[in-house]
Amino acid sequence: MDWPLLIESQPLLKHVPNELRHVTQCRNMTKGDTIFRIGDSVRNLFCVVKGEVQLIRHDIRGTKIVLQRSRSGFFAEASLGGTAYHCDALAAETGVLLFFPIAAFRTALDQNAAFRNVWIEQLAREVRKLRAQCERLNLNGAADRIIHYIESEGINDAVTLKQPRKAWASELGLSHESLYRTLKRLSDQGTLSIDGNKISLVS
Amino acid sequence: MDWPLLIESQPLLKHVPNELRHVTQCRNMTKGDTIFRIGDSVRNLFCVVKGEVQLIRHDIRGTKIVLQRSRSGFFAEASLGGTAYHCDALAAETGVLLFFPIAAFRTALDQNAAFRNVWIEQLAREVRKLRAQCERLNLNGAADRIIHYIESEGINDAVTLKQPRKAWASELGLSHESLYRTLKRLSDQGTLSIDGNKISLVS
DNA sequence: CGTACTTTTGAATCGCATCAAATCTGGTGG
DNA sequence: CCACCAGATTTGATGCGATTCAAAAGTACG
Repeated sequence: MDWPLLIESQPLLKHVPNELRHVTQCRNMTKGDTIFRIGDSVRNLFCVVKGEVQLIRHDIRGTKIVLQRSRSGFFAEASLGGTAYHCDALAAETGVLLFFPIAAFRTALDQNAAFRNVWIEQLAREVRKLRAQCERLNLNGAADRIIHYIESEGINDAVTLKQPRKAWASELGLSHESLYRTLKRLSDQGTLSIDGNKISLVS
Repeated sequence: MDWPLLIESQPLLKHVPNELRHVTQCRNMTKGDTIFRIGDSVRNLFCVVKGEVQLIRHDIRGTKIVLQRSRSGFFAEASLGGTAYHCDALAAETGVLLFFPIAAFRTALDQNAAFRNVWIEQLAREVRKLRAQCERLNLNGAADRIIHYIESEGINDAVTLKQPRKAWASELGLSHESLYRTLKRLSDQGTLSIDGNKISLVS
């Protein structure tokens, strides 16, 4: 996979300085692969280009707990500040992963102010997005979640979906059936206007 | 309110360099106060010490959308990178707020590597926490959410709550009644052991 | 001692998840 | 180009579990 292509998947990659880029590896992962294990010392920072990675922990009873599900972008960013991982990372779906050597990444952040600022902004944006998502998931009705999504992620009370609705449903914490039905209802009652992947609120 | 006291509420405050600390203001807010409005130019970065702030947006129909509810710590961190706010901020509950002049904050991040690293780590921790919370809110059952919380936020399969259960319920996206009932059920069936505010998983 | 808030339990209701099944879609290979 | 397949979309029927409304008991604090 070549770098210009990667950039499309993650705007931040455009700002990675050359020194860091040159030591970054792009590897394929196969469903079931172990990326790292709890206790492993931190050697890389990762970025999902394609596929899905899950951060997992197991409780006393052996139950698997998913701490995070990542389908695009960086995960376990907090490992930048630590020395060992606090959970397991597994490939949940075959795909492609970027490996940033951790020392080189830290050096780049220290010495390159522009890259550092982009990194900080990226983290802040992620925080904003996640806080809005939590707020949304705390809403009871399916309709409320849909409207909240359009309001918080959309532009001018409209969103253009870049993923199938099934995936959107899971982001909203709804079954896809519920999402389809509620969209239809809102559309019928004139609250929403739906045109393919463009969904907008009607006053 | 004096600074040593503030530090308890937010570990990051300990690392604020003196130059920044000296220009930081601590102000009271009263329920209903406007902190900033959408479109206002960014002059301060805020930190909630006490009370509650809500970030709000309004849709075409005039409905109020809560983007974020903050009861402790920084909010709207992304304003560091921008020039104008993208939503309104209101005091939802009387309390205390820290005002960090934005230019001084940026300067501190640029020139003080230690402070900067703490800021980055703080953001990364927040991301980790929020991702886990989203994952948790996507779980269906009340029991699953409780167990996930203990697993992801606790130590050695146990948590010690620092807030009333009612507040915990809202963090879990449950009604408090549901939380009480489910805790009782899990306790009765031997899955959980509950001792005041200490709640632990039993193998 | 009283007030405000949390904790606790009960009963009724409603919405969403789930299971099932049909249709539609894009992409593959023959 | 068409047959075919995997996945997405859509609609229906059912049951469970969480919310909601109500009310009582416990607790902290001035």
